[in-house]
Amino acid sequence: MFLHNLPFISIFHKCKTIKQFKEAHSQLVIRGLNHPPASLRPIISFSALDPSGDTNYAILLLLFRTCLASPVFLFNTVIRGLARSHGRGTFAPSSLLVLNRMAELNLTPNNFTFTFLFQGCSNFCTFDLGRQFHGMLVKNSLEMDVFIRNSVIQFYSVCGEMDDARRVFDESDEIDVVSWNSMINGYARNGHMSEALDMFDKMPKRNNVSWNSVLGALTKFGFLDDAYRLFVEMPRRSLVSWVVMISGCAQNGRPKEALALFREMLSLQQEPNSAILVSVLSACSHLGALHHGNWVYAYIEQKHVKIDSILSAALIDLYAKCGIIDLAMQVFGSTKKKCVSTYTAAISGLAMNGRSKEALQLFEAMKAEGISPDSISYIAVLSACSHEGWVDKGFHYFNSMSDVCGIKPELDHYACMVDLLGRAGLLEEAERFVASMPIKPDSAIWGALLGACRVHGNAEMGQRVGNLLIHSDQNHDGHYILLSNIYAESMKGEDAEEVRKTMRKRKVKRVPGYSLIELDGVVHEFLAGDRSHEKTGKVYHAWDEIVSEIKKFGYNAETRGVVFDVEEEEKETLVGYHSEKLALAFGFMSTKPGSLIRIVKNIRICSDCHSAFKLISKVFRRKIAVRDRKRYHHFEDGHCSCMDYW
DNA sequence: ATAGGGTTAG
Repeated sequence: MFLHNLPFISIFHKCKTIKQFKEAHSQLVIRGLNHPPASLRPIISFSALDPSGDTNYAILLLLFRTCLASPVFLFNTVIRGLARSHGRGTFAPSSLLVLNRMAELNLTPNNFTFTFLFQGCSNFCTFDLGRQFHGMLVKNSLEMDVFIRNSVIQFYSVCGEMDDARRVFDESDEIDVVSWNSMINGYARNGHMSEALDMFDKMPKRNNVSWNSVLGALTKFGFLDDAYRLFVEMPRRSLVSWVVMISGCAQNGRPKEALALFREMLSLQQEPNSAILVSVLSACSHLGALHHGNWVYAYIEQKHVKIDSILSAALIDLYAKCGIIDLAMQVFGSTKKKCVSTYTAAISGLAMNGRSKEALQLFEAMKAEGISPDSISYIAVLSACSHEGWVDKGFHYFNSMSDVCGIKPELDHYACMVDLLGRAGLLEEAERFVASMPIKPDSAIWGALLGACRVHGNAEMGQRVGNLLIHSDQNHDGHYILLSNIYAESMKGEDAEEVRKTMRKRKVKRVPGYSLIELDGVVHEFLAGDRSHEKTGKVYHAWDEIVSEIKKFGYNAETRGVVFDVEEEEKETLVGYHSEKLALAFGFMSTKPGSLIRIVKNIRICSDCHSAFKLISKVFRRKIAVRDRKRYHHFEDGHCSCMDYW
């Protein structure tokens, strides 16, 4: 490079990376060229703003080489850089350093300076610092333009100080649509829905952002029906609106609606982005809707959508949750850039499908790759141990969490351990484990223990834990049912009925057990004793035929847990017509002999269904895959992949 | 230069 022939500013002209900038800069220094500080402007801006930049370098140059032309602009640039992500952790001290230097040089911060300062305070939630800046503004009686004012409102909203945000809003005579939207967002973000809606009603002119903010708040808090009404009413739906609506449904237990919206979106020629595809895949996973999922996968390939590590995790989860673990692992293998989520999806998929040994091997492989496990990957590992009854291994991993990885176990991890001990029949140890917890056990922990009490028939502990639970967490239907079953199974029919009565008296909403089966791209749903399906007569007939066949091979209906009196309409929900049995019968009459049947269930499979399905798989030579709340049961030739441990 | 969405793995 003929540096001496070039004007100083052009030296940086061709630089594209921070490395090249630094190289060029060092050339300047090495050759001792007497360059004016103004020539450093390009490298300061680049270091401050480019994602690959180096804010510390920018500060260094700025602090020691100042006296530049139009310097306030450059100071603002550096603060703007600090306010963005790569200033993380050092925003407060660095911005103060820069401000001090400005003061030394007698430079006055302007509107831009403050806008960026508040942006930084919002991004890093440095409340005290932001307050100080606000004080500086007032003290210097700096004229607040609409940009600063909105950044102050934004700052207070993010910090959860809505009263302060409101004061700034109310005291201004110049308010624009952004100010209104910032207030609405702030209220919504902090859970004050009625205030958000009130402002939405009052604002003089709404734009897309206003509508989407309210929409987002409604779906975030689970008011999906209201959200949908708003969605229909909206003057214009942007891509953001679709993302909010579809991910809202997918995350709030409305997967069917998510799929319906997705179809509507496509029919309107609106192109989905990858966030939507991930949500849709997640909805398919929940439903076990393999046809839909396959269609989405085909769409992704046809449109050449980039399969990043998140989209890949969603695909792996889809196939794992549809019981096709080999295909899930194929997707895993073909994913170039894997992140901890990609691995975790594969680990839990393997464990869910009865291949826990490989799950743990994959966990080790991930660590060997240099990818650090996070708290969710530990959940996957602990539940793998739990599926197999590997108590020692479970404790090994549980201890290594904090010892090796520095991850503090949370309630979910403790719940896994209680589940692990409880299912292995170590009920006393499980109870002692709960007693030794450093954090207060929640109802999920006690629920895990209660579940184990039922499985192992420990009536004494079951009653104790169950009564504690229905007292402390009164709206959870499952606890009443478990406790009542525990009573019933220890021949205490009256106590069982009493629990049911309490449940009715408290108007606890019962979420029914259901089973889903997908046929030709349509997801069919069955409840226990359900008679709403259009082919219901044939379905019941088909099941009765199946039963008479397997009875010849020794099937005896188990009636454990149904000895207590139930109301007339509940009688039909007895074990004999559990939802998975109806779904299976429907599958039998609608598919070719010998083909695989896949069923997805929202609660755990009962032991009667389990033994019936084992026999069916042998007698009718059918592979049956049932996904229950916890895991997969792959039935084949009289056996189940869970080895009867679940 | 100010405001909105973001998905995944238990």
